[in-house]
Amino acid sequence: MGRGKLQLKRIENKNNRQVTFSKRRSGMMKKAHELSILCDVDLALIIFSARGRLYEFCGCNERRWIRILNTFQVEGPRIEQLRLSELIQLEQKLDGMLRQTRRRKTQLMMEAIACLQEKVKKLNEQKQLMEKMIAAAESKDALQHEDLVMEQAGNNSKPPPQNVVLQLL
Amino acid sequence: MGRGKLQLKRIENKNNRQVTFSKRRSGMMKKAHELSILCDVDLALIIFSARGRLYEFCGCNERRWIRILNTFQVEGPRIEQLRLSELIQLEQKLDGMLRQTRRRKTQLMMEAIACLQEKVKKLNEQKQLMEKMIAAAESKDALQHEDLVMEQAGNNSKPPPQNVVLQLL
DNA sequence: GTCCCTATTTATAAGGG
DNA sequence: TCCCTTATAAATAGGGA
Repeated sequence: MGRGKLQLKRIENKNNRQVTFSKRRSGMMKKAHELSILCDVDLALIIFSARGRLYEFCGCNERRWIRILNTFQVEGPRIEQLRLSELIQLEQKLDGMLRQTRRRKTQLMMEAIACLQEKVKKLNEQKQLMEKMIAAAESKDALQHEDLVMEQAGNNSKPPPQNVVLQLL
Repeated sequence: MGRGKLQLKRIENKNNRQVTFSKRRSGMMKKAHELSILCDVDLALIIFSARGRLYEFCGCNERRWIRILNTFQVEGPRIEQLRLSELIQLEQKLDGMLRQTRRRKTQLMMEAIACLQEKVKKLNEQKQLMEKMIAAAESKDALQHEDLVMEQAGNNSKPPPQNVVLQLL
């Protein structure tokens, strides 16, 4: 595109290269954004500028990063190809992420456990309370309608009290 | 581009959406490739198709993946935002990668150590050999040029034999 | 899905400030 | 470096097979 036709090879003029980088980078970012909206897909575009260690980034949330991580073993770095210094760097990175992940996981699980314990406790209290109520109601029925109690015994007395309580909640 | 002007919103017609996805995806891949060549930069373009778990990928080698990993803490998933099931998945992924990395690191280090030990052994052998040669040469000099030996004593005798040997190799 | 075609819209190379 | 302009090269929507 543009005034001249483009050869697919490294642009040697430093200034032109920088200008082209800037233009095409923003062009790609725009297209990436359009694609994600138009077609409703997840995508990531990551560009490292040649000098410096700046990078660009587009359209990724937490979930997408996980998916990107999942591409690692398929298309990602073949560990065998890395040098020792790179392995050490990678190890530190992974170790840090893993620690962070485990800390958060532990935290969530502890919260979930505490929450469930609380629920169990409350339910047990309610259960005991209702068992008493049922027992009271039955003894009352026994006094006022002895005949009915005899008829419905198969329905009301068979299921253990817990079930009655649970169904009520 | 094309016959009609495009609205930046999800394409509702499923067929059109799929066609557009396919066209634009290949267009972006091409542009990504061009950018990496023309401007000599590292970049990654990762696209997840809406259905299925297919992904596309472009222009990343081992080194680039490491750089991508490095963007994690800056722009990557905020661990705090993930759900328990995602954390577990992430943990397994990281754990596997970390094991693999450490295994390879250990392997490389062991190789390096063995290699260096070998070198040290050889050097020590050479050192001992040359110490003997030097000792022999000195005693020979002492017999033939007692005066010269006396003059050069400050230069030749001061440095310990090891240094002499190391400089020779 | 894919490939081809063509009218149009976009992207962008080159150049100047 | 960024912004503007303009001529041109590319990308692509819509449609057909």
